[in-house]
Order: sequence, then C-alpha cells, then structure tokens
Amino acid sequence: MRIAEVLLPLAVPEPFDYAAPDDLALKVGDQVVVPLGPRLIRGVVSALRESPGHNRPLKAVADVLDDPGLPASAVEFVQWAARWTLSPPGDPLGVALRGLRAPPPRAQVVLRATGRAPARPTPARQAVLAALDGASPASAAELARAAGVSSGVVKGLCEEGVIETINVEPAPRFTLPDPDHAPAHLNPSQKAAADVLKTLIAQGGYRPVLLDGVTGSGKTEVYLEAAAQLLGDEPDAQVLVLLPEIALTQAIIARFQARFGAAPAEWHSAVPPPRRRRAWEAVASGEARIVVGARSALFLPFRKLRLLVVDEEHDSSFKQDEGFVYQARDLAVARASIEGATCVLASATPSLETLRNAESGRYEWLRLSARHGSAVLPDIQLVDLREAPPEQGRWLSPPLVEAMVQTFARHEQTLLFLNRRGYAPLVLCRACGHRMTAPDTDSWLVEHRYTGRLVCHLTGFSMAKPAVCPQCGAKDSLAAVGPGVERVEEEVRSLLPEARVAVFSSDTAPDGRSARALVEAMANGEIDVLVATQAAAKGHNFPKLTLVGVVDADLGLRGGDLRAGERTFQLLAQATGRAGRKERPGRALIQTYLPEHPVMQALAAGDRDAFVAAEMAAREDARLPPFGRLCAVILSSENPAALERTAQALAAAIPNGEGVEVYGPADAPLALVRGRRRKRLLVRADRNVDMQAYVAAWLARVKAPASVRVSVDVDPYSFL
DNA sequence: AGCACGCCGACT
DNA sequence: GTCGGCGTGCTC
Repeated sequence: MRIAEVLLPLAVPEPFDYAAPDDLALKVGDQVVVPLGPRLIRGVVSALRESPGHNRPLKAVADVLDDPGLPASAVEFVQWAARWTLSPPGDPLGVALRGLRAPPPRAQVVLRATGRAPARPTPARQAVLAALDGASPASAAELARAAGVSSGVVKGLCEEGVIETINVEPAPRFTLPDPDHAPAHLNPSQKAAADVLKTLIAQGGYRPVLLDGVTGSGKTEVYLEAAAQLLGDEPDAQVLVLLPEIALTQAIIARFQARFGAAPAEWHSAVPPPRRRRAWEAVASGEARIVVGARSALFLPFRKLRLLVVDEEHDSSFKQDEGFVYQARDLAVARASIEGATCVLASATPSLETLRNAESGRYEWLRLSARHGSAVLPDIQLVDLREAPPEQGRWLSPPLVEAMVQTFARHEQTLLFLNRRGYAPLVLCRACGHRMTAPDTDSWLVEHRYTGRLVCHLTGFSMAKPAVCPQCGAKDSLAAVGPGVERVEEEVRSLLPEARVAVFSSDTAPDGRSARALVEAMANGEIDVLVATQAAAKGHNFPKLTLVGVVDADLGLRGGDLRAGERTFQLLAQATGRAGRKERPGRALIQTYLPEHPVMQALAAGDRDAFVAAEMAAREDARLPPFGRLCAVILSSENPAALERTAQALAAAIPNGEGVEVYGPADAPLALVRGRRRKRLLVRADRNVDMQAYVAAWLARVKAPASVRVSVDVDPYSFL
C-alpha cells in the first residue's frame, strides 16, 4: 500500500504516517487534511512511499486542499531547518504556511460619478459630487464623511443613478521587473565584483559568496546589477533579499523600484495579512520575481529561487531568539544549497563565521575597495576617559565637547551615539542602596523622563516612578545612575543652548514613518545634534554630518559575551562610518576607558583586518565559533526544586564524546524572568562533531517533568 | 495546538 | 455526594 508521510504544524517530533488513497493522487508538498485524534487538521505531505504492510492500523488522508502546495525543495528545507535547530518540524512548517492564514484581499468596490446631473442639485448633493471629484471612496459612509453630509444624501444620489459603484482589480498585481529599466553606472571596483557575481550566477548551482565592502562602497548596486542580469537571462528566476530589520525594507524596495521600474514583493510581520497572503501566492506561482523581506521570508514557497542575498549579514537581528529559534543567515545558506542558488552575504563588517568561510575558500570572496564618490573614511580618535574625564554627573569629555562646539560653529552636524534608551539605565535608593527591578525579574528598571516612568526593556513592564523608596520608605532618595540618550540630550542642551537637538531611539521613532521623518529632518539640516541609539547607526546617509561621538564605547564589551568584541567593532565601525560621506571630511571621537583594547585600537587605526586577526586567534585558541560550535540548553521553571533536580539529572546524563564538552549547569545570566528561575548548560563541540545528534541523544536520556521547560538554542547569540 | 483523562475544592 | 479546576499526555 501507499503511505504518505505528513508534516503537521504541531509540536510532534516527526512526520506522521497516513494511508494514501489512490484516488487523491498525492504528491510531495501537497496540502492535505488528515485526521488527528478526534479532529481534522491541515498538514503537508513530506514523502510518499510504497510499503508491503504496516505495523499498526493507519488512518487515511482525508482530502487534498485547493491551496497551492509547497514546492518539494521548500518541504526539504523545512525538514532540514527542524533538524538543524533541534525543533519539531511543525515550527518551521508553521512559519512556511503563515502567509495562508489570512483570507486573500477581497475585490474592492469604489464609488464614482456617472456624469448624470442630479434632478435637484441641493448644496448637500453638490458637496458630495465635489468630494467625489478625483477621489475614489470605498463606501457611501466614507464619501458622506468626506463631504460632511449624512449618508442618506449619498444613498439618494445612488438611487437616482448619479453615482454608481464599480468593482476594481484588488491590490495591484506584481508587475514584472524590467532588467533594462535604469542600469546603474558602476565604478571599476563594483564592476569587477558584479562581473564575477554574474558569472557565478550564470554557471548555476549553489554558490556562496561574501560581498565585502566598507560603508558607502555600493554593495547594493552590485547585487542589483547581478539580479538584473539573472532576470534578463532567466525571466522566470526568483530573487530574495533578506534584511535584518523591517525599517530597512522601504529603502531597498525603493532601490529595486528605481532600478527595475517595478516594486518587489514585500514580506515581513508589518505587512497586513491579506497582502501577505497575496505575496505568498505570488511567490508560489512564480509571479513575484523579487522579494524583499525580513528573516521569515526565507520560508516562502519559491518555485525557482536563483539568487538569495543576505544584506548586513553580520547583523544579530538575523538570529530569531524567541519561539522557533534560528539564525536566518545560516539557514539562508542552507536554503540556497537546497535550491541550487547563488547566496550573497553582504556586509562592511562580516561576521567571523563568514570571514572564516571566505578565508578557507568555502565562500567566494568579493571585495569592494573605494568609497562611493569623493568621500573618505573619517578620521577616528580615541578619547581616554581616564585622562580626559567628563565633569561629575556629565558624560561628554572635554575633547568631545570642544569638537561639538566647533562643528556647531561651522553649521555642521554631530551624531552622538549611545546604545542605551531612556534617561538612566538604573534607579537606586541613596538611603538604602535598593535597586529598582521589574517584578519577578532581576533586570533593572530604566528611567524614562519623557514619560516619567520606569520601564523594563526585557518584559515591557512599566510603572510610574515612585516618590518614596519601596524598600526603606525614604523620600526623594531615588537617584538615576548612568546615562541614556535622554540624559545625554539634556547635557547637550545645556552645553549648546542654541543648537537644535533631537533623540533617535525606538522610543522617539517607534515606527517607520516617524523614523523616516527624523532621518529626513537630519538630512535636511533641521537638526544640529542627533543623540541616537543603534536605531540610527545603520543604513542612513547624512551629507552634513561631520562629527560622530561615541559616548560609551565600552558598553558592549561588558558582560562577557562571546561576540562582545565583534559586535562592538561592527556597531562602532557602522556608527563612525556615518561621518563625512560627501565632500566634507568627517571625524569620529570614541570615548573609552579601554583605549588599549584590540577593538579600540583596530577602530582607531581603521584596521578591520588587524581586529579580525586578533579575534580569530583568540577564538581558535578557545576552540570557540567559528572554530567550534556552541549549543545552549536552557531550563526554566517556577518550581526551584524541580528545576534543580532536572539540572542535576541532565548533568548526570551528559554523554561522553570526543571533541565535545558540556559546561554547567549554571544560573542563566538573567536567572529570574517572569517568575521563572532559569539554569543553563552550554555545549561546545568541534566542527567535525554532529552536535545536533549529540544534544538530541543527550536530552532523550532525561525525562524532564512538565513543570520544567527545556529549550535548545543552537549557535546561541544572546547569553541572557 | 487541541482534547481527554485524571485527582482535589464549593455547590445542588 | 457531584461539577469542574487545569496539570499531564497523546495524537500516525
């Protein structure tokens, strides 16, 4: 008999077997309805096999759905992703089917004038016709509101035949990109890279490529031209561009629109569900040729994916840290391999993992040298805060203040970078030393002065700032400790009272529109000093910006995270790269207590290679990524005793294996989150070890009680 | 994810 | 004496 293996969007560890009735003519990727216990649920056929018999009675597949199926390669990718992340296949399957949850957009109706004159042209009726001129309202109520009359007036006009409703095509179709619409003029360095890339794409098959070039060297044009050549040669080919943040999609979509005369499909969580469904179907049918999106776009049902670009590949936002935990950059390489596509990883400061692959020759390495146009890299200086400390209660050192004053006098702009939202990261009682923390958590509450509240940045909890210390009851004893962007803004206002100062953080620019408004104000010179978190560090171009001040360069280095140095280098290189992009030379001042640290030395020298060499040597010594691999096993429970017992049981069951060590159990750095205690074990494995198999075998030995949650994070980035 | 089965508190 | 609380476990 014929057996269908069916993936279900549930937390079950493997596909379930069902009898495949011959009359359904099933194939891999079909969406089917299957019985599960007492109910019927949707699933996707992952394999079909012929079997002489079966070990137990099988239920039969109930039906095939009309919805488009997943291409076989997408099914393979879903299963690969599940194995890689040690997750039930239902997790990636759920992501892959997410676009189908919403109904498709309904046919739209608009009102328009028929041209017939109303029998009695009252003022109200004339107002309606005036409001209709040039507008296309979707309902009588909307038109009535626009005209300032009651909807009865509109209704009367409809009945008289003065206004009619017509059906229009739902959302605009995906227009085909035109590869010859507006070709870019590439400089010699870009052209050389684009030519290699075009050759690789034309050869076909899986090809991983690192596109490596400093900020402003024009990486986007390079992959745009490569995509143009591909779409010219193979009109049915598909291109996916993955971006680390939703905020960056608009800019890239505009670039594609300008280059190809057609907007690409957009895919991320902020796209309304009906439009997402249309995009999903357009990708499945092959109608959408270019997709720009965030990490989950990786799971779309491409028919013929030939080019996959991961832009800003080093960005830690590609790591999904909640729910289904995955690193989209790594999965992108896997998807490209399954699809036989070219995979371009682009960055000015590539991750050490990617650089290692490029150095070893596993990835093609394309380097862009020159900065675009006449711009030069900024002159970068370290400010040793031990020698030039700020005044008591201030955060800007005399050299930085001096530079800001001069810059302001020349009517040029300053960007002060501090990756810390709010006014102060810690509120503590001067009388008893009590630290304000979120309930059931160890994490500090951050003071926000704009809103007068204390906020937990991890859980979103917030409360009004209390008048007395909740611990000892002392009055007016709560002191703000340390700086956030709001506090630096306050300092700038007192230093430069005439300057126009603004703050750019996820608080002042919570959505794309307000972020764009701030970026535009800055670009138009309406702001003299911008105090910003990392929200403004990437992707924006400010021609009149000539001074970048990094308020606390050591911030990212505290906390003992494996990638602290790497991340700090990337972020600061990015932030200092903002200065002097047009003809004016830029300057960057980096405040640090650790001027001799390799990260700071490399930044000051503008020498990425020196930093990478030092960091690589240290990682190799410790056999840490990219020379080894890590996997975190995190236990959490509301019951401390059960947590402790499970941790001990797991520790006792650690299998022996060559080239693998397990550290812990230890309290997780944030040991208490939402009332749950957390413990962590960390696996380190050599690269030639099948780490996933090792961890799976280990966890299978121990049966954790339901009160203890066990979660696995392959290649962890956050050590919280 | 549902949905059932299972042992302990306030009701007709 | 029952109705029902949601902890635990199973679904091909």
